[in-house]
Amino acid sequence: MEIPAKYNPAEVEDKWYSYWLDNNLFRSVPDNREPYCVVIPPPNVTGVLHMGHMLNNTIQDVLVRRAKMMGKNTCWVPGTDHASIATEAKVVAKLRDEGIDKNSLTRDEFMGHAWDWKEKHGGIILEQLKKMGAACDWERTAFTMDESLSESVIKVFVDLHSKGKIYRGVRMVNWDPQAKTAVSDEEVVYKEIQSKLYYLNYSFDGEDGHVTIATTRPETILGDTAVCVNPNDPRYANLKGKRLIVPLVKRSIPVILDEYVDMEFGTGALKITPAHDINDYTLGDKHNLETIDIFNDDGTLSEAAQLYVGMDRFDVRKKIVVDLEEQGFVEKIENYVNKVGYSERTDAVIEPKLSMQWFLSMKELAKPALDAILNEDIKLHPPKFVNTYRHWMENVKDWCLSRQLWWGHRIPAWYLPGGGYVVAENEEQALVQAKKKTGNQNLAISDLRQDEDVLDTWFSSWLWPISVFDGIRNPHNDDIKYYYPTNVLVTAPEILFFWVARMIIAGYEYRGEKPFETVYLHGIVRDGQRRKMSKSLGNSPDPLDLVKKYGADGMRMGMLLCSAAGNDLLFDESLPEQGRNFCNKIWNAFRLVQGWEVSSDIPQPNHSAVAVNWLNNLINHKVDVLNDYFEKYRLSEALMEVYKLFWDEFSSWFLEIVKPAYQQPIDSKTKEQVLEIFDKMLRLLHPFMPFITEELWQLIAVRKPGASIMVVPQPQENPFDDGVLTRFAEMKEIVAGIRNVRQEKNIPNKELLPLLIKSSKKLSPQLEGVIIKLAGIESLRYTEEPAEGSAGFLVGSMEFFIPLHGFVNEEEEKQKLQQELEYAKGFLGSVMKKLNNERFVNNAPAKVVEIEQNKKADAESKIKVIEERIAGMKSK
RNA sequence: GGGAGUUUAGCUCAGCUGGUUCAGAGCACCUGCCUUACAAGCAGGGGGUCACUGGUUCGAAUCCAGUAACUCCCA
Repeated sequence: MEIPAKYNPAEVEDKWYSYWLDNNLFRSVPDNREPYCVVIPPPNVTGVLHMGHMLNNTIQDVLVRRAKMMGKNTCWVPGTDHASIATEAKVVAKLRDEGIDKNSLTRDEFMGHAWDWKEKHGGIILEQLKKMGAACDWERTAFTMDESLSESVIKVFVDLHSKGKIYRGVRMVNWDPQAKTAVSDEEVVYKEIQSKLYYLNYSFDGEDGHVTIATTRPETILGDTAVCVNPNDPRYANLKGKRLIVPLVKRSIPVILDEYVDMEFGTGALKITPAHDINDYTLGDKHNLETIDIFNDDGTLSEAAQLYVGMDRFDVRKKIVVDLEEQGFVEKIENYVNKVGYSERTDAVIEPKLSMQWFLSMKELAKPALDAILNEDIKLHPPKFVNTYRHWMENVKDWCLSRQLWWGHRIPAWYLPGGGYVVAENEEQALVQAKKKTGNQNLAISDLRQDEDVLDTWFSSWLWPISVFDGIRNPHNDDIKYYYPTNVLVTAPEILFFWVARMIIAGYEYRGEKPFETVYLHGIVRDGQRRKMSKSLGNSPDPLDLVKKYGADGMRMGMLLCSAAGNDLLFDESLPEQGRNFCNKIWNAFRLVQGWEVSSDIPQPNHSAVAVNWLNNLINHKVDVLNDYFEKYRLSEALMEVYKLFWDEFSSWFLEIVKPAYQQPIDSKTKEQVLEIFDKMLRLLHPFMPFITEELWQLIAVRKPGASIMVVPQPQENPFDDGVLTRFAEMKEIVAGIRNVRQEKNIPNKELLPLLIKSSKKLSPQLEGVIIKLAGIESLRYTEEPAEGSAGFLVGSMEFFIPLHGFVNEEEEKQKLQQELEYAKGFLGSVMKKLNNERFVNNAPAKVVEIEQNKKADAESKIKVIEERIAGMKSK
């Protein structure tokens, strides 16, 4: 059967993914093996796969597949997040396209549309994960708004409320006046815009003179309740206790002193509008200032503003500047670049606004979660994030739980007709409580009004490692007992606080135990210019296109090659290309081996036996190295190690040695051993490149139905002989030396060459055989005398000569030797400098001194060899 | 403004508690080869004052201090 010279991933990928599914190879149920459990960071339910997902899930898949081959009962739980604001925004936009205004719908009607949308677009991303080979237990697929997960969320809210941890309070939120909702900090995009800085004069109340303040938002002066200066500012030393008049509205406001004010900025005097700026709010709070909210929910001015009531905030800005100028309050206007927050969804300018919200008190809850990281009960990879984590947790702020949205878990609080509220798991229980609280037994459900808001999405995802196993509602079920705590969480550092820290908090609060052993933080995928990949920039390739182009294995390898933990990774297409090329290399190695005719009549050649022994020793060594890398979550390096092992050692050296001459058969023993080694290589590669390894593993031997490389053990750690590796490395140097001579002298590979060796020690006959084969040597013999007219080179203190009458320029040879001699002398010099330094000899550890002495001896013998050689040439 | 981190070859990064071939890897680059497994390849090769300045030490890419540039997080 003719095998194509190029590997074609499209032909095998779907086949093997179905095979794995059909044979239940991803399925996990508790048994007596050790579990290895990973919960997926749930992507947005209506999202599509982007490069970040590709990286995130490739890493998880590598870890899961390897653990499986280490004999663990692996369980990778997939699922999606309802992502309330993102999904709701998409639904609102879709309805708008259809001419439907969200505000014209009832909550139930809107939820109907939202669920339709979810049914239509939900889960696409999970199907896409299958294309990259994800070994998820699909029977466990979870969604944060599934009944069991929703109930868990509500139960936890009620529980925390009953523990007194949840309270209501006023807070400044990012208000989107177009969508008329608060948006989270993460949904605000800051853009640098060209604007103006207005210098306005505030007169003193009751005396002459004025103070000039600078602001970018002159319309907010209507809400000013103070002017603040730095107490250390000599310009304003006399302002203490004075009052100023706000222009136009003529309100009298105090001057307050606070070191918060940046003396360098503007005039050093800052107007304070507590209702419309977060910093001003904090200052207002500190100095007990009045709060005047001058905006309506849609961004027009409210009655409280007194002027321009009902006008849009941006129209007011233009108008008020004209009015201020007319009345002489404007000192000057400068151009100014500042950062303005825009709503990610509607692109409206965000208005900071005070509103009543639900909060979770964090200080006490955070304590065990902080300790867990500090005492390494949970390990962070890379550990550099520990400090950041600590800083955040030590200064943790209360968590604003409510969002003015419909899509999500509705807050289980019901307001009572006469004021006050109750919190309960459902309407019935709410009613019971309401009756109790009011003493009114005639209350009906219709008398209660449930809070309109939903919970922050993170308030459901923080339970994820517990709720996917139903461990909140049913804390003693078999799954949660077996899989919890999970082994590793793989995610990006940008959500370390939003998600990871909160999961840890929830883990200790609801299981009394950490949710995972290890957190592996990977970087953000960026393009070649370090720009974040984003749709709007158009610099993000569709990962599935790349999978099509380079194969899933090639794409996975491309992701991993640039993914040192915690570093951002700069992705470009050369990476999956490298992955594809590697697949092709593996494929062709298989083609070679597979094509060999076997003869049981010929004995195994010496060079093959020595090569097999060498490579097995090397693999044993590399298994150690790989285990170490995996323990440290250094996946990129682990992959590189396997890559070099396969490409350089296995293909370029090993296969070239054992390869029979053209159209000659191979001895059966070598063939068998080559296949064994091939099998090992495939197993080492499988976690990284599942498809091609399964394909070839199935081809190199007859397998039982249902068998899969997925469940074959990884090669185990075995002792290895260092001497074998060292001697082989020396042999490689010799071969390289000969090849080098060929290259320099332009000698075709086909032309066999004689090789003379002058050396006090001898090579093993087996290795001589290898040299003869690889370097095209016709005869190899030892000599006492340098051969005339030879090209030569040194390996250690061994001298090698290739007689090439007529081809060799004695002068050039001599110069080469002269250079080597100088280098060796320089090297000896630096060694001697150390050894002649008494303080070095006295202070350095004996071992280090010994190393230097060995270096000295080696260098001296090498120098002697070279000098003799040069002397010999001179005498001719 | 507060905090964390980075700076090593053209690019992306390894270099753990100072001391072996400590200056490395992959890619890119250069040269020669279409040698019937693979040109998505083979063989060979060049390339770095380890950001800068000073200090500690017998010895510093590695430890300390300062300087500069960049990145991220929080505000």
